[in-house]
Amino acid sequence: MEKKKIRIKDIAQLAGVSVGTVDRVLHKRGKVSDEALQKVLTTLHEIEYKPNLIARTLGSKKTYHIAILTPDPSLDEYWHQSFLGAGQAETEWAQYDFYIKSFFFDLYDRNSFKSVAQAVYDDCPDGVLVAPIFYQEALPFFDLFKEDGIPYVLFNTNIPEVQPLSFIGQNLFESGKVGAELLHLRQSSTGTFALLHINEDSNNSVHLLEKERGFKEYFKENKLNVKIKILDLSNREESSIENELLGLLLEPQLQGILVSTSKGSSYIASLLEKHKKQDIRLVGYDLLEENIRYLKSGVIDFLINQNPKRQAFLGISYLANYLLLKKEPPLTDLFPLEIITRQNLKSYLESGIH
Amino acid sequence: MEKKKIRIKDIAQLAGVSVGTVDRVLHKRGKVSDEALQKVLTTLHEIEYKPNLIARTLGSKKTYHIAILTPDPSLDEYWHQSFLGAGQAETEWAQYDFYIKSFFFDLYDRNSFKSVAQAVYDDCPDGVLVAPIFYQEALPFFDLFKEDGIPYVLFNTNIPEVQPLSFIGQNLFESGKVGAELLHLRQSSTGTFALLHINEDSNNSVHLLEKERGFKEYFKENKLNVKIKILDLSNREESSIENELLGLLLEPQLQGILVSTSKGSSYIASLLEKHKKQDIRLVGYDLLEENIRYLKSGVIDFLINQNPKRQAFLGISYLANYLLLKKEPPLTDLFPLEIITRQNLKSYLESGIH
DNA sequence: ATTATAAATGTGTGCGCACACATTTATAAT
DNA sequence: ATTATAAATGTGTGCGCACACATTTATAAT
Repeated sequence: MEKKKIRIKDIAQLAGVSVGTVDRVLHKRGKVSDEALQKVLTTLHEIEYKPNLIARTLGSKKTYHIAILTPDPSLDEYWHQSFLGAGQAETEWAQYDFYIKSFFFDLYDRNSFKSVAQAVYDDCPDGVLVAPIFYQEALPFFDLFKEDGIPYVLFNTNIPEVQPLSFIGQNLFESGKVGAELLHLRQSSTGTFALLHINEDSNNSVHLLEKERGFKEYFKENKLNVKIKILDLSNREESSIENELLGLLLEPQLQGILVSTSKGSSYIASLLEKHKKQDIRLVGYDLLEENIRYLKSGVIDFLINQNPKRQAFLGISYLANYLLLKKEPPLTDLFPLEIITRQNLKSYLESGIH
Repeated sequence: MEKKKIRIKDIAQLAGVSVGTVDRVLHKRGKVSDEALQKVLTTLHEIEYKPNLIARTLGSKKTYHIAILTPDPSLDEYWHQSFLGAGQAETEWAQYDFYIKSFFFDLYDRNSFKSVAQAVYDDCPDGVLVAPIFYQEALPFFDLFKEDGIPYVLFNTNIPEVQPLSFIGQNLFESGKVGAELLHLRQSSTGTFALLHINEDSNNSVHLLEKERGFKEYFKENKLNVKIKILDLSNREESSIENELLGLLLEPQLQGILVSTSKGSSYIASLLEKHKKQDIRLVGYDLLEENIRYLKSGVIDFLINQNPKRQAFLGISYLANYLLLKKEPPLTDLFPLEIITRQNLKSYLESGIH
């Protein structure tokens, strides 16, 4: 049962070389003849060598610095949650000499992203976890990181073409479908179903379009002959939003509204409440304080949880595992689309990071 | 930022003794004079010594044996999933010299539990993860383990009075409430709502009663004047179940059915399909193959996921962390009550252990 | 053939601890 | 006072690796 441990020493013996040579091969430090390289690689493969992580970290006095680049958490609850996740990861990895340094940019200012990203680069971290909100501004930095061989993990927003070590997030298309499903829920095959984009920052429009695609797809796929209303209320005055909503309420048989941004749903909820339209189903995103309040009071019916906390937590873990153990994370880790209701809310709030 | 590391050697120097003495104090091996003991304890406290866990595990050549005691997974899909979780945990902890030995008992045979539990005890494991399905039979074994100082973690079924190191599972009362909520979903405040217990083994009736309590509580709490039907179809012939169900279908405005056991819902689904009653909402438990099939085809509307895989996985992790690092797990870890629908199913199936 | 130089290979030490074992000191028995 | 014995204290080694550094071997320049 107990498999014998194979040490570097054993590998060396099997391959007929010294431990120094094996070490050079393992760490790709070069200065190894082709012949020796082949021998070592072969036995390494044959024997399925797994380094002892414990010994490795003890033997190396190396410390790792991971930078995390996200919107400023002090101004945004969603990003505050991801900040908490990173903190949790830090306490877990501190024992292996990992240090996490946070860099925050202004969610609404592309230039701030540029300068802060530059600061990250100048800091020479061993790995980077970043939420690349600004596509254009982000691109050149990944070139820099790649050049220097610094691994980077993306979360929240994906940019596949920069080939990150891993992307952590959700499938937004399917997220839109789930949103539509929750509005529909088999109860009525007629009426109007609305999707509202309320976006303070213009930069994640790609996000919202994906959700929109999924939203439409749901009704199409299920051959539901309903009326679909898509309203983009980005960068509008509150009064203007209210007017639009009042217009929407005049729709024949308005069944429900999905709000695609986490911050938007509570405002819509307040309007529904104000106009005594609580029988319209409302679905939003994420466990923000206000959202939770409206979920509890029944104005919001469902929340879809994106779990920003766990996204950041896992991002750090993936980087740490990669740096320490050369363990490759999955190319993309798409989180389950968690459905939160009044009744299961508590079980989510009380359950740490799941 | 980077705090200086204090080694045993430093403690010894500060206290004016040898490292051997410090070691004896740290591990309470005795053979230390009162005077030396005090000196060491004082400096230990002053300096807030934290042992380097990496070095500790490397220095000790100890191997750990964890026993897992569950129903036989080859006969039951639910338990098979928890078995997979344990396996996953094993590969993760193998590098720290952990060995997991599985002991399976017959889910329907109390005596088999007794004899297998005895086998676990005789095996002298360093820690035990157990699903204590049989309350009466389980009690004496926990006395034994406690006597020997062997830590045990419970999952699936809790027995608080044996004071386990940790319990991992779900809040079944709230689970019942979620079930009721999903049947109801604000759509109708009249009609009949049914809860079906279809239990092949009589031993988890406590489970089912908890869910039943939650089920009733939901309607009471929300002051819904509906008719509630509770049917216990445990240990019945299939034809007898069918008859009962046909009777239920005659109820005025039957809105939906919650089946409290993971295996029961697919049978009810087949009956609803057979009798062309697919407009009745059906909610069940867990991502069993059959359940997934009926969820996809729309006969089952919601599944509540208990995540047996992750339960076992975490159970092992808690034990390993405790044994290796003396890290205390939470007393109870109640998983979120995950709601699975047709649309978010895929995101759950594809997302490893979350 | 001889030397300088680069390439390849091998050796030794320390990371912080656990634990076996050696050594010293106190205590009891004669 | 001397010895036996127990109690207390101290020392040395290894866990598996990383990494600096020493040594050997191949290659090029004269």
